[in-house]
Amino acid sequence: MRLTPAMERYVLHWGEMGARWGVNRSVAQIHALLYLAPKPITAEEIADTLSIARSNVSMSLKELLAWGLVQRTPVKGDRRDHFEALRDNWEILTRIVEERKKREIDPTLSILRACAMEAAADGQTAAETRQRIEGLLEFLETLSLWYGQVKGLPKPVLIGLLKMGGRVARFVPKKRAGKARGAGDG
Amino acid sequence: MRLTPAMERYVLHWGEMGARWGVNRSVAQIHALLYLAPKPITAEEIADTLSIARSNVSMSLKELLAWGLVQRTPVKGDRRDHFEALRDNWEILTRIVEERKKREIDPTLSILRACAMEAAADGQTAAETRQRIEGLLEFLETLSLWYGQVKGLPKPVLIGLLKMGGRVARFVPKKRAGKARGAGDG
DNA sequence: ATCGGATTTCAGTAATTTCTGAAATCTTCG
DNA sequence: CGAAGATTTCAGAAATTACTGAAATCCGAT
Repeated sequence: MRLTPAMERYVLHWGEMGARWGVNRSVAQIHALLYLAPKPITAEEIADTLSIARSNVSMSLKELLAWGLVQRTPVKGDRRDHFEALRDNWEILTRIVEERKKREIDPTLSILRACAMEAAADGQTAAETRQRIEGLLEFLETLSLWYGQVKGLPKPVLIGLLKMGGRVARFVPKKRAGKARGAGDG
Repeated sequence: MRLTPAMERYVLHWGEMGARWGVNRSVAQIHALLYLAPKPITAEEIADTLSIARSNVSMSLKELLAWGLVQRTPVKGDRRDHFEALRDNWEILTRIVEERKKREIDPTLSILRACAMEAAADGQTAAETRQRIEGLLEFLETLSLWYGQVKGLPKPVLIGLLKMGGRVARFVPKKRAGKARGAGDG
């Protein structure tokens, strides 16, 4: 596939962004290419277009499939696999968030729970330190709970909320008098 | 400084997490250590505790200072620099988000604008492709706008919103009949 | 069953990133 | 000013990560 300069710029930048967020450069570039491509393309075409080894494309596609960001699409009259990227930006975002939560946040929560228990029991971890761990655990649990509720809302509602921006603030109930501990205070 | 097993586990895990999000492992470990430490500590103490070179600690601290996640704190009667981490979890989160937006999202928006213009003008980029770029640009601009509004809200309001979870959905105005294009539809 | 193309795997190599130690610089105090 | 300690810089070494090409496997057609 022939890349126009605009496409090339996009693909290179996306590769760079991926690298900064812990995603392999080739994986990100391939994703960018499939995202831009007007129609499904073959692994070999990807390799040629981006000048990377066919085997690298194979492994990278495997990863993108695992993330659910790319799918195989059969093309009639051609027995080679063709690939295309998920197109809906909202869907792309939620897939990535969902996956990273599963792979990174949830395990972190487990570890924090274990650390909190261990620190409480060992009789040698400073009280301050214990509080930090417990506070962070509570904070992440609150965020996690929020995410769990919000992700279930229908897409139009989410988009509505997004478009409301700061105006949602009107609907937050006024806090009653007195000092209350809330998420993130620890 | 002597690490208890719970602290060590925390520090190692945090280093790992950092690595997955594009942050150098040592930087993340140092941040974890300072976050847990009951009082400000010196660079040398960090190097000893984590068994990394003094010079590496120096560079890593520089980076953490640039992120605004750590600060120098003078300790009377000691002319060595002491360091301590920001403690408020909410503040930590917003600093990180703010900084990554500035370093990664904003430049991405610029590049997308440039790509969109170039693609519109070159007469060789497929219409489909042009729409993808424009759609993504619009999507990211919407998110960016939302963030700009929300980050300005007072912390208690933000925490209030967080605790409301999915219940905010009640306040989204009902969409009028007819097909409307919204963020992320492209 | 077997042939031919498509695809995947993986061991070794290449490239990149991270880390170190020596030297340079800065800072404070006498 | 000069010494001693603290800190930073940076070139090269070490470690990690990514990429490649050859070989193995898969898969459909005959």
